[in-house]
Amino acid sequence: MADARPEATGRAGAARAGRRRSPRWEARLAAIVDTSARVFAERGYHATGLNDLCEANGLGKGTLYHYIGSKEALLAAIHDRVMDEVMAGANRVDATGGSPSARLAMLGDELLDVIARYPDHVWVFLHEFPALTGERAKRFRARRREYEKRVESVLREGIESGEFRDVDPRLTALAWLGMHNYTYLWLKPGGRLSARDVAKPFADLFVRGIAAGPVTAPSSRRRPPARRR
Amino acid sequence: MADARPEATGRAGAARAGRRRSPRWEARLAAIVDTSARVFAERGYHATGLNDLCEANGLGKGTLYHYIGSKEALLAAIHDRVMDEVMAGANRVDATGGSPSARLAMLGDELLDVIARYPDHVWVFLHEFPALTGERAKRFRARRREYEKRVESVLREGIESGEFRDVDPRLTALAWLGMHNYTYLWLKPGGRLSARDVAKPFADLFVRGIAAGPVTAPSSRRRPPARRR
Amino acid sequence: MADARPEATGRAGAARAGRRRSPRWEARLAAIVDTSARVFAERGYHATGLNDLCEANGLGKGTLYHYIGSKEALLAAIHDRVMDEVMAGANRVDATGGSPSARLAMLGDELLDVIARYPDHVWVFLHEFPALTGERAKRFRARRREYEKRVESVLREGIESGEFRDVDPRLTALAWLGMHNYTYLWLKPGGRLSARDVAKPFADLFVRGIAAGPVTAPSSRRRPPARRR
Amino acid sequence: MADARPEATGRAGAARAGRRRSPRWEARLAAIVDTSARVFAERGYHATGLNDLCEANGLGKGTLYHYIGSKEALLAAIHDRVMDEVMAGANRVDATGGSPSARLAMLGDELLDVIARYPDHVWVFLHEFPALTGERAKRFRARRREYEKRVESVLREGIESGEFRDVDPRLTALAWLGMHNYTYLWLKPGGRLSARDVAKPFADLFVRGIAAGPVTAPSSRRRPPARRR
DNA sequence: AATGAATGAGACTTCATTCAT
DNA sequence: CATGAATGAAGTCTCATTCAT
Repeated sequence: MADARPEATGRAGAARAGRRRSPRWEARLAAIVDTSARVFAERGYHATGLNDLCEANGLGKGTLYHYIGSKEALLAAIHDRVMDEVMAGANRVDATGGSPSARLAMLGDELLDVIARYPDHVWVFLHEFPALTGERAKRFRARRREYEKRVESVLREGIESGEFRDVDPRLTALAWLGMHNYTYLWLKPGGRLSARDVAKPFADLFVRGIAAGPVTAPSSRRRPPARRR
Repeated sequence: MADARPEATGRAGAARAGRRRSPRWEARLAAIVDTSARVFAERGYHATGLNDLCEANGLGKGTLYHYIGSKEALLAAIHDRVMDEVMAGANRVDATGGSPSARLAMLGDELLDVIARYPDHVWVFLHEFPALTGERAKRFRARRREYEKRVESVLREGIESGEFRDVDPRLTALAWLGMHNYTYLWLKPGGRLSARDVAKPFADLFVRGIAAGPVTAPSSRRRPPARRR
Repeated sequence: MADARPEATGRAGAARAGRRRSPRWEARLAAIVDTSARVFAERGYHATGLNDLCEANGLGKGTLYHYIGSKEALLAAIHDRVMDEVMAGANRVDATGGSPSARLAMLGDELLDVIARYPDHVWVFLHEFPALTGERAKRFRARRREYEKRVESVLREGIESGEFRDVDPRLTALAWLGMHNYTYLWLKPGGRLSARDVAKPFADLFVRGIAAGPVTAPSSRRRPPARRR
Repeated sequence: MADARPEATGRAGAARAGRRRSPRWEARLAAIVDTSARVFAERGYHATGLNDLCEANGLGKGTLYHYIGSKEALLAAIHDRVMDEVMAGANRVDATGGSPSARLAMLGDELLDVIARYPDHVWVFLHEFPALTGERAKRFRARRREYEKRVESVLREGIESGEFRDVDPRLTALAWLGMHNYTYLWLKPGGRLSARDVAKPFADLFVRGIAAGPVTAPSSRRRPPARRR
């Protein structure tokens, strides 16, 4: 799972401003971020002490701080890890193109994929974001908002093209986000359902829900239900 | 305050042990719970100290403890406040009856109403539940699960009656919950949209999404799907 | 020594803004301040840890903080202790009146008395004031400056009355302050010299040094022009 | 760098052990000492971390340690820098000769010159000497005492020669030192007053203050010394 | 000559809770 | 009913120094 991560993405990480670090250093930090995400997800950010993190990472306090800078910077690094992946997914969707409903479905697919692959990071992301303060909070909100706008855009296009009903794009985007994001509470790797198992019915439901006309959900390409007279 | 209140079941506060308290005492506790919910929502449960709570409530530490028993008991009381209201809403839906889609719509209406009326409590409820431990955590999970089951039931009925497609009831219930619960992040009293403004389009979207047949959104019309000639 | 201290003086102390405390509490704080002054004087402010303070005061960390608020607030309390005494001395001088030279002598007497009675506090005061920050630093500088102005005033009066030569009042005040303050390094209670033993010759030296009168500055002319005939 | 420099005696830095270093090395160390003195003066010795020093000097930790040996050794080097200069001044005074009052004036001139030329070093010297420990503290106290003795000597000579009154030489030396040393708090290069501007009036004041002769000391009301004709 | 990763002890401070008054 | 003094464990973070590279 971890192999494929594009480490080089402009990830902020815990490092102080832009300073370049050795690959070995970056790899160590990445490992710390991942391990810490698990601990935060299990115990909660505030309930997790530095001692817990040190123990989980097998590091002394000094060494840990050498990498993370601060506990909050570590939290921010986890957030960035998630946002990087989510944004990468959105970029793939844009690169692929397709009808609004197809793109919406793909967007869900990508999002749930991230949630399933990084259950701990995402839990932390969706649960502990209020712990971010100052500049970090601002940055986080901006990136989050940016993603929401992308969902909204797809909806707007569908409405303009007549593929979707005339729904409130912002409200509908929030509905879509809630439906998908909320899966972090129960969607686990190795669970009964895979990300794909969930993404498909979610896309069906959602696209049908906003489809224009007396219509059969196009996204799933499911055979039109006969229209028997 | 009447005996019959369903809320009375999960009476809040330090006195889980059936000990009866004077109405004055209960009122004071309720005020403390409400005020504390606000502070928890603003600063987070762990980040809020007993000193903060004392200040916000205008009480000394001893007095506060006299009422709340412990910080976690206070948190549990907030959870119960929310669950009591949510369950009361579900009970009203059952008492009202109607078609599955009508009941699903009404369920959403009631849920969003709670979220809009108790934004602080709900925020705490959805963010800080992992801070509950032991018996309190178990009890919380049970009540939460109970509510989920009621949503699931409505879906099952709709599927059995043919009003809904043959969706996975559990998965669909989770989608519904996510869509509605997630509104706690942006649905605020006095905001652009009221609870009702949101509940209606959400119900439209969702019922269309799971409606059986070549269907025109029946949800809002509530008109019997039938029209079989 | 400690008995005579006018506890009630508008001393800032470590307490949060103006809150009234019980006499027992105030007495305990005063004891902590005095004990801590000794430790700071011995080891230096920064080199003294909270553990050292706890041990010296026979208190746990929590209890210590209950009284002091913060390490820097404790430092400020020590400063205020000194400034209160010094200002009280200056007030007594003003109340007593007399010729500028008499008042200057009395001012030195009072100042050295404080230095001798509170050697630890004064050491801390003169050595660790740069550790004060923000509002506390500002307040400290203001009070210090105020005292300097009072010395300067006496000098100005003496110059105007013709009792003193036409010296630079500010520069001369600084000379006076240096001469007196610097005694904190070696003037100890129980030492060879008492405060009075030092104050008298200092006053002699200084007043002669700035006295007007039929005197030729021997220093610059080098060798009194004798004028013997 | 000539061999004869008196400063070379107390050569600074990590190499107390007579190990000779290359001139380039020595120059680098001197630069580090000067830069660090500034940082210590600004932030305080204890409040300044090795990281601060590294940043200020543009060096890595390892490199810095290569030169300084330890933080305390660096502090000692700053002390030595000051003492070297002060002693050199005292030596020049002795080499010049002259009457006791002339020599006292010149001593003040030299001392204030050092204070004005090395404001940072002197600040550190007068504020942080308690941070020196063990052998270094002993050495520092010895040198300091040695300087005091030289001031005392001049006073004794003046008393013996009848040029000065019969003052307590030790006490008067301490007064002189206090008056001059204390200028480190406000005498800055580029300020209103130069070292010379201060030295002159200080010498006037002090020499008048201890001058023997037919002086009316108004302050003490001491009976005019005979004025025998 | 120079680097910065690594370290554990200890820095200051806040915590939830108890209990004598 | 109500208070706030008392507590020690635990909180987050920085420290001066070493050493392999």
